[in-house]
Amino acid sequence: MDMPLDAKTCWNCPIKHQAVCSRCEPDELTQLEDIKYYRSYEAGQPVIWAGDHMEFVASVVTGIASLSQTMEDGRTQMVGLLLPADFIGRPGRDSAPFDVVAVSDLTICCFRKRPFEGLMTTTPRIAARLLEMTLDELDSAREWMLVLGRKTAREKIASLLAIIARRDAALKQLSARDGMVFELPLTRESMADYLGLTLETVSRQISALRKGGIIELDGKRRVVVPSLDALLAETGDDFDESVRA
Amino acid sequence: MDMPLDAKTCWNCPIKHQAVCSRCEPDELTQLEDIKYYRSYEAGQPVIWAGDHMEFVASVVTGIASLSQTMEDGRTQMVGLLLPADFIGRPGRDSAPFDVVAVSDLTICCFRKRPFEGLMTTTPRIAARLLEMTLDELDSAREWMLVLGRKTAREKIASLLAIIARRDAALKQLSARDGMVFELPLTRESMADYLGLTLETVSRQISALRKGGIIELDGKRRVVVPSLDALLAETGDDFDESVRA
DNA sequence: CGGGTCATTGACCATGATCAAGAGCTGTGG
DNA sequence: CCACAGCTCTTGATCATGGTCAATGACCCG
Repeated sequence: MDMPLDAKTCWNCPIKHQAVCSRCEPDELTQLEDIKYYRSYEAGQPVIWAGDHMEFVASVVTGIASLSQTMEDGRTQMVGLLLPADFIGRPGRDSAPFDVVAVSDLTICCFRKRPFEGLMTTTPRIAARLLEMTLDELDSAREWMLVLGRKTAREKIASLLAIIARRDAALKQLSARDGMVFELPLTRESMADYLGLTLETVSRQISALRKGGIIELDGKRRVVVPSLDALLAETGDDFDESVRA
Repeated sequence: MDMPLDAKTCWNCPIKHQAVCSRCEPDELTQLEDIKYYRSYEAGQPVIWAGDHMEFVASVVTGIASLSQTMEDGRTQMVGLLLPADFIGRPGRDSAPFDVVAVSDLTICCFRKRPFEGLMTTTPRIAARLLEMTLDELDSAREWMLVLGRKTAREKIASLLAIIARRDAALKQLSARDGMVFELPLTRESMADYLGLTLETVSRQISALRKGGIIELDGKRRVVVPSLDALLAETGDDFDESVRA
């Protein structure tokens, strides 16, 4: 759960090239060092409940968290997956709009909110990077709305697999390719919550893709993609668009 | 289609208190005046196609536009409704990610992209306001994901009506209340595209709400809400949450 | 009056939800 | 070392919600 000591400085931070602080000059990083602290969570633990008062904003350093909403009767919808470098919280707002839950073991780098808001006004690099990240998030959220509103169960599963495959390839500094293997970071239930399906439908559609030769399974979580084109064809997306993304 | 002449200055602009320029000082507005121009569109006309090169960013001044995505086979999903003061385009990106279409007659205030990007770096007020607006948009998009992923057709319709009712009340500087009347700015088909339904289902559910006494219809587009609580109860949302929003 | 657009309604069907049983895996304790 | 509890996941049977196809209605404007 603890990171090695040398990872606890901005200098050695694994997300220093992508996070909200990635544009900072050394002296700005020093200022950030003064107001930051790390927190770790085990898989399944809540990080924030919707409505909670937030005394910090944070970056995901390692692990995955989910952003989700739950209705009174228990229906829940995941509205975002937070991966390393993603930002949690928002300057200028006091309470959290959504639940944040650690999906895997998770470490986040927290900045005390008031001082961070101060830095935002004095350090345009931070504000500019946050704007850029927020605009990207907004585009992703809108792309996901097409998945939720218009795709079939099979297309939804294929879309999720394609996204995880691409992200995983990027993380390993490789390009996604035929024969690639990756691990599903989510349970069937989390996938269902992300896709607006039930866990039974998720299970059935994964079996269907396996029977159709689109994917192979090694255990419940390890996925092999014999043909990336075949998988992308199942997403329902325009082919050019998928490759471009 | 043309605005009265006196509306074409920032000083008399109807959205000067909400738009991306709302925090600007007079001299900053003068700089914006130099790089801005208006465009008008009739209901139904396209403003931008996904993939188009964008030489401007813009604010909606009057009217409504939709932001949407279409799949090869014609399925389309609206991913946002752009109301007066909402921002179109993004600094730092060249091509449009989604289609923008005028839903009603529409006037937008365009800023040439390059000079606007320059102003963003020299005028922190603009960048700060854009960040705030973008964070709000992101929250709304995520709230809508719950509607798309988890609500029933009836709840979706009730949610849309509740949103339009609230927005309409806000526009008229009133609070939403029992007996209120408003106009639907969307066709049944646009509502379907927004809600991830077919137009037949939209029509049926509106009829069902009418038969259930939740709403009354005056023609196809004018809606009366006898009891706001009754409407909110149909959205499936937590009551407190709905009132708070 | 006729043509066009937008909306409503009906009949039928398919997709995915629900309910239920059981398989596979892991960790714990006798 | 095995038995069992507690998971997650799979699969089957049935049902309901919303989609599809089709006909008709309401309204507007030439």
